[in-house]
Amino acid sequence: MAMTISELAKSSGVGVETVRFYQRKGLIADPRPSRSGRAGQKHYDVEDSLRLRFVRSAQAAGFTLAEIGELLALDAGHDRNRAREMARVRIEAIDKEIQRLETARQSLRKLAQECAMGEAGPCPIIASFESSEP
Amino acid sequence: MAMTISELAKSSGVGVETVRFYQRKGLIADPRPSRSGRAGQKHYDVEDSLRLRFVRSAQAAGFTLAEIGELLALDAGHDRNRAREMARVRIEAIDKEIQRLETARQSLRKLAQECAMGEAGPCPIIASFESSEP
DNA sequence: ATACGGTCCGTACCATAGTACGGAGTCAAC
DNA sequence: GTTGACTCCGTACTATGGTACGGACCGTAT
Repeated sequence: MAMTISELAKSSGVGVETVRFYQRKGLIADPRPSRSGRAGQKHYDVEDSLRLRFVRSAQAAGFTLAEIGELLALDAGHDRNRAREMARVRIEAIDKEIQRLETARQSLRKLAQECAMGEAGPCPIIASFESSEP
Repeated sequence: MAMTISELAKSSGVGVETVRFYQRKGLIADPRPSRSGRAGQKHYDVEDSLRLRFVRSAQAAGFTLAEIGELLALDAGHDRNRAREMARVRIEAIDKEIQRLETARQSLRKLAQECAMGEAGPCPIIASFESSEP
C-alpha cells in the first residue's frame, strides 16, 4: 500500500518534482512521515494516487490549480452546490473556447485554401496587414 | 496618417506597453524616428496598425508570438509553402484541442448531473479520489 | 517658468505551471 | 566503508505573454 514519492509519481504519470510542487500548493495531502520506512522519508498510498489523478483530470477539464484547490476544499466542507456551480461555469467557459477555436479554425482553413490556389501576390495568410500599402 | 504609440495601441485595442513589448519581440516594424513630429519620438502609420491587428488575430488562432514572428519573416521571404504548412499544423492542433475540450465538457456535464441528483454522499465531481477510502 | 501629459528606454515584476539544482541525509549492497 | 540510489528541502530558473515603474525628455497651455 505504501509508496515512495517516485512510485506515486510514476503511478499517476507525473514527475517527482511535480508531485512536490503540488504538495507545496496544498493539492495533495501533507505527506505523513513513515513509521515503517526510512527515517525522514514520507510515504504515500492509493488515496494520494487517486487525488493526484483527480488533479490531472480536473486540469484536463481546464480548471487551474487554484480552482482545483478550491474544489478539494469544497469537498472537505461538503459544499456540493458550489462545486456544481464551478462545474457549470467551467462548462460555459469550455463552450466559449470551443466556439472561439472553431471560428479560428474556419478562418485559418479559408486562408490556407486561398493561399493554395493562386501563386501570385502575397500569401493571404499574412497579407491582411499589407492590403493597404501605398 | 502618422500616429503616436498611444493612438496605435488604441486603434488596435492593446495597451501601450504591449505595443512596446511586441516591438522588442520584433513583431511590429522598428519605429521610425518621426521627421515631422517631436524630436526623439517615433511615429506609426496604418500599416503598423494592420500588422498589430494581424498579430492579434494570429494569436486568436492559437499561434504563439514566436510563430507569428516566423509567419512575418516568411512573408518577407515570400515563402507561401511554409506558411501554408504552418496553417495546416495549426489547424490540426486546433482540431485536437477541440476534441480534448469536448471530451472534458462531456465528463464535466456528466459529473455535474450526477452531483445534482442525489444529495447523499460526497459530490461525484470530487469523489473519484475518495472512492477507495477505508 | 512650470506643471501636465505624453513619450522613450531599461529594467523589474506578475501569474501559471512546472523543471532543475545543490546539499544533506539514509539505506542496502558490495 | 564506500558507492549508488533514493529521498528531503529550499531556492532558482524556465517559458509565455504581458504589466508596471522610474527617470529623463519634450512640447504646450497656463
